[in-house]
Amino acid sequence: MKHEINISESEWTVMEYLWDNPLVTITDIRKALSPTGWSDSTIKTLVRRLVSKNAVAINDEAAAFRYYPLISQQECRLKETKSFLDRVYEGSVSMLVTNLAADSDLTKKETEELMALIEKMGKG
Amino acid sequence: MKHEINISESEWTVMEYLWDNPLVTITDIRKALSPTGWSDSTIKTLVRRLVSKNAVAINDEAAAFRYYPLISQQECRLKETKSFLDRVYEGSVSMLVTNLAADSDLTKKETEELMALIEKMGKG
DNA sequence: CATGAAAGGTTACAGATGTAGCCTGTTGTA
DNA sequence: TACAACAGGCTACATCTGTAACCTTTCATG
Repeated sequence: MKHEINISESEWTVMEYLWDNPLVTITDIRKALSPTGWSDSTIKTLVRRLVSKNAVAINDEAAAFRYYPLISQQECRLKETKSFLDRVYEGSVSMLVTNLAADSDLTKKETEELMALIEKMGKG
Repeated sequence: MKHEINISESEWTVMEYLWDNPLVTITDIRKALSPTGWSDSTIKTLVRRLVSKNAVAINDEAAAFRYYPLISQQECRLKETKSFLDRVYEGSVSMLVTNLAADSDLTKKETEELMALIEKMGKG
């Protein structure tokens, strides 16, 4: 029954915060996102849009409204990953991984992480 | 000196074709994209926008204009991959790979491809 | 040669997105 | 108690995106 939920880039920033901190007030969100430089209004608009997309809900039992995510980060990540894979790599995971490994822009740390992960998986 | 080039999803479809077939005419593009069901106008609009974004150029030495990509697929893929990683996985490759491996929606074929690749890389 | 099919150019229009202001009511604090 | 600060609600507006129509010119073919 749930339609497609598309979360834009800016909205994603809000979601990240809500996933880590469910049930926060607008003030909390504003404070957390202050590094973005977005105005108060902008943040309120983003939250409002997320609510209207059913990605976020409001709990108004307390004095101040509290916002919390309706969809999980895992769910969103998988959805985004799928659409990204289809769009950019014709759905091919191996092409993506090959590209990731070949990308010289990866930091040493990232490369190490990847190799460690791969090794662990190879043994599993 | 080149600014950000952002290629939308529909535009990406056109680019895919141009990467595989540089220097084609509009007619070629129209025919190749006919499975999309897009109208003639829509395809022309997409190509025009890509030209104005400097993602595609026109070669008018021949009788009919011929279009060809100005940016490589590799370049675009890396750019998209980076922004995707940053946006969805906080830039962490290992998190992405973990997620890919854990995603039960992957087809058996994809999983096999991934494992084969990982194995090969592990040995390298 | 006339005519139809496309090319190339221009315009349109709704929805999504980034970004933000205004207004009104509430509340903590001087 | 009066006022600043912020919540919530509404409006705005430019850009991007998806999708397409219309017009004029050109070219191939009957």
